[in-house]
Amino acid sequence: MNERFDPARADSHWQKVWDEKQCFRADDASSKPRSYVLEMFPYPSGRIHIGHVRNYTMGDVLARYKRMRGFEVLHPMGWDAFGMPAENAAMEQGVHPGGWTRENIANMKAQLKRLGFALDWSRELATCEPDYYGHEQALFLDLYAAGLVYRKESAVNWDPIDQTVLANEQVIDGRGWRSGALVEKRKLSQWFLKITDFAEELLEGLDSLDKWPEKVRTMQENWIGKSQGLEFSFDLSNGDRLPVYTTRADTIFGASFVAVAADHPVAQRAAQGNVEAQAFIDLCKASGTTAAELETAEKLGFDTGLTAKHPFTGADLPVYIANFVLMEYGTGAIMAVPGHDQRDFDFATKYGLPIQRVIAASADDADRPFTGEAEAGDGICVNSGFLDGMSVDDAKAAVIAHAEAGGWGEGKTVWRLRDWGVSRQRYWGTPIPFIHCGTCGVVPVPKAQLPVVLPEDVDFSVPGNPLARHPTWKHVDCPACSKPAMRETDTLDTFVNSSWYFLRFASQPGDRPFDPAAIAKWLPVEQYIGGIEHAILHLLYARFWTRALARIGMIEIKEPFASLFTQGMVTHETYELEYLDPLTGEKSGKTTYLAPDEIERVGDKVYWRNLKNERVPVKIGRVIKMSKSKKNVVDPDEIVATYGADAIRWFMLSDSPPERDLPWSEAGIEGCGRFVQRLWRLFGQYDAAATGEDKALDRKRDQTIAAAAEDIEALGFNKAVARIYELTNTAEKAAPSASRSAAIRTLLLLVAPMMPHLAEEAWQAMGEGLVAEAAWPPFDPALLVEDEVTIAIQVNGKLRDTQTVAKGMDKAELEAIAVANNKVQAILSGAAPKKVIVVPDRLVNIVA
RNA sequence: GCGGGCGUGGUGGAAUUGGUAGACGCGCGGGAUUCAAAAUCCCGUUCCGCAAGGAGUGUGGGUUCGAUUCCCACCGCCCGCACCA
Repeated sequence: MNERFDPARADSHWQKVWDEKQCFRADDASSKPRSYVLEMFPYPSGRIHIGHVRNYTMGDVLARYKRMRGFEVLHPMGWDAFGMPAENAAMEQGVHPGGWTRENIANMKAQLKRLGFALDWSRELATCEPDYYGHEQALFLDLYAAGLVYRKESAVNWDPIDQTVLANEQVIDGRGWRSGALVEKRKLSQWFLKITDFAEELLEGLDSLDKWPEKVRTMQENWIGKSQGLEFSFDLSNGDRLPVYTTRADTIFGASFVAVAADHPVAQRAAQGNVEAQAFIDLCKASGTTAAELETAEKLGFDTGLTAKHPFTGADLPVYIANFVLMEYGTGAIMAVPGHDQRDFDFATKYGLPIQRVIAASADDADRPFTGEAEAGDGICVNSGFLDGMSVDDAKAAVIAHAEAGGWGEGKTVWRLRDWGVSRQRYWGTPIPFIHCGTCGVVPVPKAQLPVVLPEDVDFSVPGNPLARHPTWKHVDCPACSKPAMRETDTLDTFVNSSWYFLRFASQPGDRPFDPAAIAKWLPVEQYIGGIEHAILHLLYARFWTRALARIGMIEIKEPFASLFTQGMVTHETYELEYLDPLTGEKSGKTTYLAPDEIERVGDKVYWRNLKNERVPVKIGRVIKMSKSKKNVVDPDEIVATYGADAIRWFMLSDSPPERDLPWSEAGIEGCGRFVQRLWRLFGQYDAAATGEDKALDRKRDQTIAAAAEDIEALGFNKAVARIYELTNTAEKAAPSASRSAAIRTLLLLVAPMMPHLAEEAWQAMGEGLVAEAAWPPFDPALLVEDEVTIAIQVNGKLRDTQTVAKGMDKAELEAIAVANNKVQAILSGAAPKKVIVVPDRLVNIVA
């Protein structure tokens, strides 16, 4: 064996061998138990970043481990290839989105290959290719036929200069990111998927997802937002009726005003002939569209002059148009109870409206003033007529019963979840397969004519949607009446692409989206791994899409991902250089960020060399998510070139628990590189002919096998790594013996999923075949149990001594040993213990 | 603003889920080897204290024989908020 392990040679050699032997191709016909391991597929931005490396390394370790445990493993990879960055590149660099995307895919695929992932590349797919999105169009038509697709008017961010719809992230302080124009809200007729039809099942289905993180289930539950409340109508002073929805019917006696959304019909009518009202509505439209912006914005309102009759007190409540009321939720109108809702409180304070207490801790507390904020908590009703003294829950029921008996309102379930708007007024997406005909209306494209292919000849030099202004593409004959008609020029949200790709991986027939038999074999995904940022949208949409396909009988499964793991981000420290004022040479207060390869480390200080080759001190900034704008990025390719694929893979798995953030460090990756070499030297000491037994080492070996398996299955890679270090330390120090050779061989198999190149190289040197085809080492359960344990001896809960005893010693014996202990005797000084607590094999606590 | 999460030595973290806090890694200090360096190996490394001993898991309270773990309040940081993926 060579002195040093040479990753540059070994990595590419073994990657070639795995490719040639098709080691990681999933066999659909296999009789082995199956395992589908999937990581969220990447957007082909151009380069793999460290976050991808972390994500795919975790999946790879699990996939390789499962193979060693005798499973037929499906571990595929593809590309989430539609989306805005390709169009931005087209506008900024004059390249075609398709060419740009495909080139990025080629580059990133080469990068992934250099990391040695055990992927089945024969199933690779890219969502931007017609043989993917054509099937998506077919599925969309199936959902349309099932009544799950419809059109309605919906507001978008409109940039009047660029003549385009902007994504929320493209709107900065109310202005278009490129044009700087004030963004307007504009209503467009758009396509929607009826996810709300599935609200109840998506909510209930969460209970069955016991291998999902609790936090993700809670977030989805809150997102779906089932609420029970009261819907009732106010009689308005102009004779109209105004329906409102409230979840706090118990606080109805505290209602001091009524508020409607800016786009509510009542607001629209109020604006007719009223310049000020119209101005206020325009102001609301000009503000941000996101929920976060609406809720953090100052509460503003406009008094319509109308009043609403309170159903119990008969009081006339003013009706406001308010910027914090959402048209999409409930009825778009609310009864406002300032005492017990913070938004209403802020509003009432600003406009001098009454704030009445109707919930208090007790009846004595009924007139306690508020201390600057609303009290949304529990209590009993006060100042509330017939509700006085009731609990919040009882009062809710009583008001609803009263309303239903009186015929002026009813109990109602309302969902926060809204239907999914899938229309995008963009080129680089799946064309929506519909045709608009002057005679027949909206007509689906016949399936035989699919795919509706994106035209390649598009022009990004002028503003607007290139698909809509393409000279010929949209002009077609109506499939129904053959008269000239127009194609739909909206494309589908890219979340649709990622809502079924995991089904397409199981089989890729040319004539249909998937083969149900293959889905029955492989799905659900046994382990899905990706970022927490997808906790709600992607994962909820994929769940919905799966259920929708199940409902129309295309597949059997209802939940796509049996187990979910959300990994943390990769972070890095930032380097901030303060600009000096060019005139005075003084610090200017402005800073710029430096990249890791622009700085120089001396001890724990960091410097930058200026043009005169002088060292300028650099401030080490916060450790944050790697991002180009902060320049705290490292390129995986450079790391692989310097340290090898195994070192970076090992770094990704070491130290930080996978669900938490992983701080990148130069020292850390160097340590990983050293460990690869250290293992190589140890593997070189393997001696098949060694004899002699080392019982302690045998025990350590088998304990490590069992623990590492448990850790990997729970995705606790950092713990598995720590165990492997321990066994390495022990094996290195042990004298040569058959046991030591067995430990070394075991160690090689344990690291095989994590450092596959090193493992192959050493396995070959030991005269074996491919470690990619090797089995996980067996262990003897009898060896796992220690026969001696060290117990703690405490007095009043404080550790005073420890003692090694036989495992399983009974309570009386342990107590006797502890009481007789010198240190215990010294503290007791003759007194008898008040109480003794004995936990066998753990501790004895003496209460003095 | 609303929803979700996290907080342990210089540093990343571990702790059979209420039972010996700091496993293992990084860094640092000392030593060996070397003409020298790199690499490698050995020893040490929570804090205060010469020691005996004491303190200690973001802060403040509580429950318990015993709390990193459970409860309450607060502080700080992170993620999501429906057209980024």
